[in-house]
Amino acid sequence: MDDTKTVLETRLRAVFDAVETGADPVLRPSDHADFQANGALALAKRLGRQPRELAAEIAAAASLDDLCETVEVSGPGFINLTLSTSFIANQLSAMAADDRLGVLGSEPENVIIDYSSPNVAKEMHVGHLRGTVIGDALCRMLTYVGHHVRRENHIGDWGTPFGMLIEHLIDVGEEKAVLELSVGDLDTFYRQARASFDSDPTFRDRSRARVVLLQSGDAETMRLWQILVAESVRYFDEVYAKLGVLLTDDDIVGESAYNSMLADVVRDLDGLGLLVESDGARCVFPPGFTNRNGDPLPLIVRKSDGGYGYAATDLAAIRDRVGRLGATEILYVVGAPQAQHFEMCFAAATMAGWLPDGVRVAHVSFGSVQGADHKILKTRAGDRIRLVDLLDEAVERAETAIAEKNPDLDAATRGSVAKMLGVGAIKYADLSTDRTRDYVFDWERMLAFEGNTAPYLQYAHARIRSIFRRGNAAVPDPGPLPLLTEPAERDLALALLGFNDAVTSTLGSWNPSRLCAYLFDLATTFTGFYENCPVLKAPTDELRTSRLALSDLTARVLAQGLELLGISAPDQM
RNA sequence: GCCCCCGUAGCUCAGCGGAUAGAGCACCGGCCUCCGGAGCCGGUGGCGCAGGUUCGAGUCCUGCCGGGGGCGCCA
Repeated sequence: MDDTKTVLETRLRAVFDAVETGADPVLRPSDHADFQANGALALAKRLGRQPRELAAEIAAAASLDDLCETVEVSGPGFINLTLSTSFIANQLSAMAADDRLGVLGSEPENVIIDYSSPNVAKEMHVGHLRGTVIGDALCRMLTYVGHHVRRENHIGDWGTPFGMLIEHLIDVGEEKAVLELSVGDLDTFYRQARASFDSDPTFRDRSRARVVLLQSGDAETMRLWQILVAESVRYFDEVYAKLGVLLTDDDIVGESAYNSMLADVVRDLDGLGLLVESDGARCVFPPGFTNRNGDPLPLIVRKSDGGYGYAATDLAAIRDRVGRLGATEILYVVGAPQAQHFEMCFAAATMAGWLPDGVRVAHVSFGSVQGADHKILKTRAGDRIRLVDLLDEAVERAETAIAEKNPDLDAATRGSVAKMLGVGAIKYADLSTDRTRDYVFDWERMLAFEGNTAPYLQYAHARIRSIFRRGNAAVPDPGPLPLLTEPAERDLALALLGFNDAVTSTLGSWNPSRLCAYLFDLATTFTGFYENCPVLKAPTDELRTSRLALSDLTARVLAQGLELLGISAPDQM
């Protein structure tokens, strides 16, 4: 089907283009009509014409009679467009018949999306939560519009801490260590290793020697390292399953995966004359970056001790993803503090020719999760909160709330619904705030059944499904055009037709909060419809069918929208 | 000290250079012969400060104030 807003925009663009090549109609949703085109104002200014006069000319030339009921020039030169009911009804009917609910496909890109990235032998905490949830939602949407999406979980499975972790593994004993790691007590394991490293000089020496063995590929050391990795990955899988994200073992491409390419990266950079030796380290100095003294800031590729820095790994990844995997777009869903690092990496990779024209790379950064005190979320004891504990508590709280609000629900259903609500609430809280901002974590708010929350949207969906259950009504065929006589019916219809725009604009900014805002608006608009337009008790059969169709389409959009966010929508709750 | 991000209602957040800046929570006042009241209607209340660009600025630019983060061998 053709998208409603796109149809209007295309039609207007042709007329604007005839006046001045490339002129933008600036079509926006409007408070004064269904849409408004603001482009005549700027265009009139450039041409030295009267804005209202030009707007009237454009409105007439566009001949929108088949789409619009009224086209009016208003204010200083806005073109207000009110769609005709028959056009809306036709669009809605096409949307209902469309498996993709009117969401347009995109020219397929080969997208690699790098997200989650926990560290081996370290607990997953709330800091990993946001990136995992946002990255996952973007994967779902990118796939939905037709891109080839490759997920990569760039886990921290290499580097100097592994000397200490392996030595600790030896001290604890393999069996006991595996047991400790398998129950998910990664923090204790890591802390004990750290404590030994800090307090015991002998252990410290052993750790350093072990790092050398690891880097040289010593077989026994590799075997021990592999135990740490395998046990951690098993644990990550549990967390991902609980969280309900797409990531699996197949998506793991840890830092160690690039070890064999690091020497080539250095060789290539050197060959291009981009490497400069500075204090014993080999660095790229991308222009425009300075340190606190105003001196050029280095991207350290090879450390003075001969080891590779993480910049080397990130550069190797870019080179490999573009060169071998044919990525046309690479997204890094990583926290905001690493912004400068990525800017420098992208600059260096561009200098090296590893990011040719036509390949887009972006740091999709996000803000931190804060406690009520506006500091990084911690437990009362001052520890980082484990992600699993957070999820368990959310499900517990959701179950309590459901038991209170719907005591008739059987225990099994209540349990499964509690998981959908609890996990959904946490994910939605992460997704519904502009991703670049820090956000304040608040149990009460995210689990509330009012306001812009997952439970509210899930409830709106369940309530619609219950209409069909209570009324013993079948979902109507998409054939007949809906009747849109009441204002509330028309409002709902227009809201439904905005789904494509919501998904498109979310992907344009990689900001899932756009889709969240849309779904919340749709749900509240439906409530208005539901208050004003009896569905099962509609005055005529024809109207009943029409309203059932509107209700069903709303439920489908809500469920699909939540699905794109990685959130489940139960039929009852 | 330099660089980046952020300052919108009491709180948490939307606002794509366009018309009278919107929600939710909280607070106040209404609504029930209601298909799920987990509701609906109304009210109180706001763009950190000062300049500038523009026909038009919460949005763009400059400075200041406030908060967070980064700034050479951790990732």
